[in-house]
Amino acid sequence: MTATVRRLRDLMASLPAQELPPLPEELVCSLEVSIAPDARLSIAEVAELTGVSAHALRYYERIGLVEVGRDSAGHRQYDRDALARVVFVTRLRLSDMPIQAITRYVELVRQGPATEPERLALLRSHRAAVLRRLQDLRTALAVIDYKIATYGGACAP
Amino acid sequence: MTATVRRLRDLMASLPAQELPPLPEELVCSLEVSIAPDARLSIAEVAELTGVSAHALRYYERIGLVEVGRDSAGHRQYDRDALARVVFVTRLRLSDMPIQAITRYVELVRQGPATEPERLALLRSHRAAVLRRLQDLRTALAVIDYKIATYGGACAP
DNA sequence: GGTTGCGTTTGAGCGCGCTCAAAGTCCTAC
DNA sequence: GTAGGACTTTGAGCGCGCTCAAACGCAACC
Repeated sequence: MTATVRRLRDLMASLPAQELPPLPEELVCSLEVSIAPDARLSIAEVAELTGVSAHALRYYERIGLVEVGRDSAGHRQYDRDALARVVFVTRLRLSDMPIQAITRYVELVRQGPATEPERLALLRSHRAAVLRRLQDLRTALAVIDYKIATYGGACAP
Repeated sequence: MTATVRRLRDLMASLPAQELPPLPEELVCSLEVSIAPDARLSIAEVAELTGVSAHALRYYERIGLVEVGRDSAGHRQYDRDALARVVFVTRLRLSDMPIQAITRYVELVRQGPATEPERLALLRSHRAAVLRRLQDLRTALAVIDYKIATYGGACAP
């Protein structure tokens, strides 16, 4: 494991530890900042760093989610931008945003600043979906808690 | 639409409107209570009532999630227990509990009260999974909110 | 007595998001 | 120079949770 990977992985590990109330604010960007602009990572390093399998990383590239350069041997070289993209994608995936929507978003980004309104709309609509999901989960949690609390009670199944 | 279906659907509709803090407590059981013990519903009625497609209802029966009787014509007749089971299953599904785990749970229920500890363990472990999912979603929401708030900022992609 | 409509069964198919297998390339170490 | 290992590509396969198609049954209505 390279020093870069070690450093970044520690950083990654610290990120999800966020407690609910505070917005991560600067931390959202911190990963991209912390890697040198000219650093190049192999697919294995990115996999280890992000927790995304090499298979999945190749898949992401295939479907156009991220563009990755090659070295002289034809091996993938993830630069800072590519890594940031992967991290961003995994974060959206974490919230169950469909790959298709992420692809659309990324496509809009490539088309330049003119598409910002549509990107914003996409994010907002996804945000609403996340809120619905949160609500569903909270309701389900209540049902489960009820079930646990009243175990052996009259309530079916 | 029968009167029973109308009444039950109104009841269903009122259930998910729960705000987060209060536990649904009695409401969890209310659906089962409100249908007459001798009522029998067709698959179409149950589908309309629960929002689960007839296709999915047949699938649930096939994989052993619910047992449903037949009338003289061989058509499914959902009784109170079967309906309660369907509702319970949809609630667990809503929290992304894998069908396999639900099947296991239902199997344990069929085996009698001796399996209550294992059932409880299953629920508790699923509860933990739901909590993790909630945390993930909240983190993702923060990222999305950040992205929306700082749109056009320096943060990639 | 034919048509309409809701139901039945079995088994295949699908969309998603990967995951893996096969066959090959390139670099390094012995 | 050859073995190993990490990588490459292409295309197929998989697990999940349904979803649908085909062929049929029954019952009611015109």
